[in-house]
Amino acid sequence: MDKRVVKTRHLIYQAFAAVLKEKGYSKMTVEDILQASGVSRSTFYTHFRTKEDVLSSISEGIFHHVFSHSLTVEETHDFSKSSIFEYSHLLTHIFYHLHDEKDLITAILASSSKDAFLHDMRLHVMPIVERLINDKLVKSLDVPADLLKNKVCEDFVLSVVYWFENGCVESPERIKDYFFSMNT
Amino acid sequence: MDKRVVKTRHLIYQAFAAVLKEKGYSKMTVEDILQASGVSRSTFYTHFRTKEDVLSSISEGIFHHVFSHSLTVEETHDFSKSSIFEYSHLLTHIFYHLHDEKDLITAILASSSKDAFLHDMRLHVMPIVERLINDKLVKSLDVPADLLKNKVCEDFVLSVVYWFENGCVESPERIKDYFFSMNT
DNA sequence: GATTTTTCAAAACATTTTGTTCTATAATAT
DNA sequence: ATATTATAGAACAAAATGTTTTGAAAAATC
Repeated sequence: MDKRVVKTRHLIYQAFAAVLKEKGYSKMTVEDILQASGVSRSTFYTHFRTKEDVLSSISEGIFHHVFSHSLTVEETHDFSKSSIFEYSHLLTHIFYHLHDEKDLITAILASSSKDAFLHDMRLHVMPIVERLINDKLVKSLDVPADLLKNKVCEDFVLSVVYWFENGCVESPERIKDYFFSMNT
Repeated sequence: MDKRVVKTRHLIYQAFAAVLKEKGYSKMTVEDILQASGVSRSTFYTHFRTKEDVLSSISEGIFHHVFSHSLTVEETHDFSKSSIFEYSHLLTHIFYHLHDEKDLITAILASSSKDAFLHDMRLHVMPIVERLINDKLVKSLDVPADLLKNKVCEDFVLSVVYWFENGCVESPERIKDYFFSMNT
């Protein structure tokens, strides 16, 4: 990709994060992002349609980073060997990666962009949840399959939100244990 | 309260619901609500500051109706007699009341106002969740108390969302069973 | 390293949306 | 009956969004 494009988008991401911390998400305007980034109005609109679009792009960047390794696991996934230990390791890994983005994620979760961010998180976690259920590594319940999937997914999200909203004081391994406590 | 105030607010609520179904929440403007309600601009702003304010007011109305009975139960709550049967009845009752607002809630859950609505729902469910936990009527887990509360609360929300997003085909009793399945 | 293409800034501008203020009128409460 | 309050309507200010054009600079390509 063109170096200028990379630079511009990065400037906008940085500005988004700065404005987010300064005045929150709901009060943030495109104008604020322009001021903070130094990017011109016309340029902004060639890259993004709205601030929601910027958030979505940032979320995608975070989750691509966080969940990219789970794809590798998926490719080499040996169903005859699937175990709680394997998934335990994968989830711990994911929590470590989330922690890499501690400042940004903390700011997002404290803002009104929280819900959109968590929506994207669910989309990325869902494939892993489906594998956990298929491999019977979470307790099956007497509820519809869709509801079970959403519940396990939400337990992951709740664990992450709890973790970040309490300053990430606990270890990734501990958060992984919380998740499994809710599902075994 | 002045009859005119009641009438105006009702017109705005009706218009909100109509516009919600027609063009969704995120694209809805105050102007749309004015058109659909016939209420004048100046009058709207004497009652509400934003469309979010309207939604919040509508949510409050729904939840006040739905959860009003739980207050009665709370007042007469005899801790020596608290039982799973008592709460089972209370929750079933709540699900019945939610079903009374089927059309409106279905429209809200299908829109981008979903998250704000569910946020309000959690606030109203939380007191009941806290009583369930205090009375040891949900399975205790090896996780922090705050996380457990949020998990039980979210199981309630997930049950409701599942119910409505599948057309409310199941009975309130069945949804109550799903909730307890996730917590016993 | 020359040329071709793409991106960017800047400014101007149209449009939309928001939010306020005023006055006359009508409905309501007392 | 009278005083109070809510509303409509219009006019308006301000803020925010979104588009278009032009020339210069940067990057990609050959």
